[in-house]
Amino acid sequence: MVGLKDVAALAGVSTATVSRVINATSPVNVETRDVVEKAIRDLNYRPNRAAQMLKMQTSQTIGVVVNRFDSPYFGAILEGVDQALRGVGFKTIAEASNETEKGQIDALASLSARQCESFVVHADAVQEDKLVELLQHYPTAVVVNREVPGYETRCVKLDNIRAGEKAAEHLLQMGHTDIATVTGPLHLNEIRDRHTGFTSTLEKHGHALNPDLIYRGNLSPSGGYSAVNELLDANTSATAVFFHNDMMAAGGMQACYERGVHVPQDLSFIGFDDLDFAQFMNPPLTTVRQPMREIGAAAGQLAHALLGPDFDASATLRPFKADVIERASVLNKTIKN
Amino acid sequence: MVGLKDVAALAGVSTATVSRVINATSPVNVETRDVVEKAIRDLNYRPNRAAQMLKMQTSQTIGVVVNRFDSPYFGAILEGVDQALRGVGFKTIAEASNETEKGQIDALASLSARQCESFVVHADAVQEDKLVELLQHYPTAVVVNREVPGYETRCVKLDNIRAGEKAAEHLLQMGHTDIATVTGPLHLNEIRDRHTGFTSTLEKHGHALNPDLIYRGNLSPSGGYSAVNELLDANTSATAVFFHNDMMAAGGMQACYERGVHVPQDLSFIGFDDLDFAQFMNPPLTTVRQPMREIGAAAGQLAHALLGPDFDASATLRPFKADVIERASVLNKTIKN
DNA sequence: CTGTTAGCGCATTCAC
DNA sequence: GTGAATGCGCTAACAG
Repeated sequence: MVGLKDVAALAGVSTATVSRVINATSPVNVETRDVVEKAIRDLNYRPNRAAQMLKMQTSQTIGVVVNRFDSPYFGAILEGVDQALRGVGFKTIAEASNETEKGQIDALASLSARQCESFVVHADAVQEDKLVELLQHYPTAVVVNREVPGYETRCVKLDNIRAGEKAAEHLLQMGHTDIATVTGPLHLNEIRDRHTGFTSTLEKHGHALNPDLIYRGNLSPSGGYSAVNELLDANTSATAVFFHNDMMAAGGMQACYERGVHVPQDLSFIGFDDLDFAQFMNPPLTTVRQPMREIGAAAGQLAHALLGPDFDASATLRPFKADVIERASVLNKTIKN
Repeated sequence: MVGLKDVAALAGVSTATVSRVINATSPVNVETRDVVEKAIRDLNYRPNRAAQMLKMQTSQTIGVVVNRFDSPYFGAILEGVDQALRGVGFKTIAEASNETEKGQIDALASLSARQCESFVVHADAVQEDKLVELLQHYPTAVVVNREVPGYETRCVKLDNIRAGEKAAEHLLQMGHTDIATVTGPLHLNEIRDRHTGFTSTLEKHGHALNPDLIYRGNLSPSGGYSAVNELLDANTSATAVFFHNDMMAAGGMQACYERGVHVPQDLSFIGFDDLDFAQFMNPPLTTVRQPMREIGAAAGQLAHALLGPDFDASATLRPFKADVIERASVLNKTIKN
C-alpha cells in the first residue's frame, strides 16, 4: 500500500505538506505543489479512507438499508437518495436487510460501524418500540415509508390514507360501487393506512366494502393471481378491484386472461405504485402512483440536513401525495351505453 | 464515541483483554469475559470499523459499481453478488456510476479507497485499453457482462453471441424469414455480440437480414416505440422483430396497440432479458432470458476467490448461457392454416 | 510557507 | 491469562 509518507519521500517534503496539497487545506508553494502532485500521480496514490475516517471521525457518507436490491421499489429509493446526496458531496452506501427485523437492525448497526454519519432506513419489519429505541440511538437516522409516533419529523413517507382514499374516489367516480380489494400483509402500517383510507371513503359514500371481498395478498404476483381466482370462483357481482400493488394487479390480470375474463369490460383493475411496467400491460394499468424516487431524495436530504445544527424540522413534515394515473384498466360505467 | 478503552475501564481490565473477548482470539478467563461482555452491552459498544480496517488492512467487503440503482438489471446483479458474499461473511457495498467512463473509474477508485478488497464492476463505458489498465491496477476486480482480451478469467458474462443465435434460431424455427431487429448502442460489445450472433445465423440459413430492417435503439421503451413506428411506416414485409431488450419490446408493443396492429398475428416480438414484467405483457413476451442474478452471484464468488492464493481460474471460464423463454408474442407460422 | 508531533480506535506482539 | 506498548495512514495543531 502506497501511503502519504511514500509520496512525501518521493517528493522530498513532509507528509504534512502532501496532506495540504491533497486537501487544499492551507496554501502551498506552487513549485512544491507541482512536485507533490507529480509524485502522487507517479505512485498512483489514493488516500486511505479508513485512516481519514478514523482521524476525522467523519465519513461523508450516508447508509441506506433496503429490504433487497432487486426491487423497483427499493431501487427507486436508492436512486433518489443517491441523487440527492451526490450534489452535496456525500456518498451513498446500501445494505440489504433480508426483510427481517433482525436483518434491518443489524444492517443499521453495520452501516453505523462503517462510520456512516446518517442513515435512511426502511424498517417495515421492526416492532414499533424497538424502532423508537433505534431512532433514539441513531439520532441522524430517518425512516422511509413508515410513521413513528413522536418522531414524525424524521419520517418521510407517502400519505397512504389519502392514497387509499384516492383509489376509492376514482373507482366511485367511474361508477363502480361493488368493489373488491387485494391488500398486503396487514401488519405493515402502510398497508393498513391505505386500506383504512380506501374502506372509509367507500363507506362514506354509502358503498361499504363487503368483508367477503377483501383478499389478503402477499404483494407479489402470485397473491394477485390466487385472489382473483378466488374472486372469480365466488361468482360475486364485483365490478372492480383495488390491488395494493402493481405486482399483484399483474398476477390478477394473468388470472383473468387464463379464464377469458376481460379487463376492464368484465372487471376493472386499479393498482398501486406505478412501476415501470404498468404502462406496458394490456390494458395499460390504471394505478396510484407512489413517487418513490422523490421520497428517496427527500429522505436523503433530510438525513443530510439532520447533520447540521441549523436543522429546520418544520419544512419536512408534509407527507408525499399519491396520484392516480388513469390508463385503461378501469371501465367508465357512467357513460355505459 | 464509546471505544475499547471505555469498555476496558468499566470492566476494570485492559483494552487488550476486551479485544480478546470480542474477537475470541485467545482464551480469556470465564469470569472476566462475563464482566467484559456486560460492559460491552451496557455501553452499547460497537467496534469502529474504520479503526479495524486501518489496523488490519482488510475490510471483508467487496464493492460493486453499477450504472444506476433503479434498474432491474443492476438490481439483480447486486442481489446476486450480495447473496453469494453473505454466505462467506463478506459485505457488499455498491456505488452508482452514472453510466459514464469517468463515473465508472471514479466509483472504482472510491470503493478502493474505502478498503474494499475486491470489486465487481460493470464497466460498459470505459475504453478497452483503459479497462485493461484498471484490471492491472486492481488485481482483484472482476468485470461483468463484458469480455476483456487477456483477462477472460476475470470476466463473467453471458455468451451474447450464442444468445443472439438462439433468438434467430427461434424465429427461424417458428417459420419467420423476413425479420427486423432493434439493437442497442453498437459501441457496447454485448450488443455487438448479440447482433453478430443474430445476423450470422440468419445468413447461415439463407435469410440474411435486410440492412434496412436494422434499427438502432436506445435500450429504453422510447427506442422501441419509435423503431416500430418507423418499421410500420416503411410498410415492409417483416413478420418478426428481435429487440435487444425487453424495455424496447414493451415500447414497440405500445406502438402496435396504438396503430391497431396485433402481436403476434400481424407482427411477432422477441425480447431480451426476461425482466419481471415480460410475463405480464399482453401477449406475454417471448424473450431471451439472461440470468442476471446468477451472473452477479458468480461474479461475487469470483471476486472473493481472487482474494485467496489458492485460486483456480479454470473453473470460471464458461460464459453463461441464455435461454429463450417461449410465451405468446411470436406466431408459429409453420402451423399456419 | 513548511516540518514535527500527537493521537483517532483498534489488534497485536512481547513480557509478565 | 493478562497488561503495556506499538503502529496502521492520516490530519491538525503548533512551532519555526
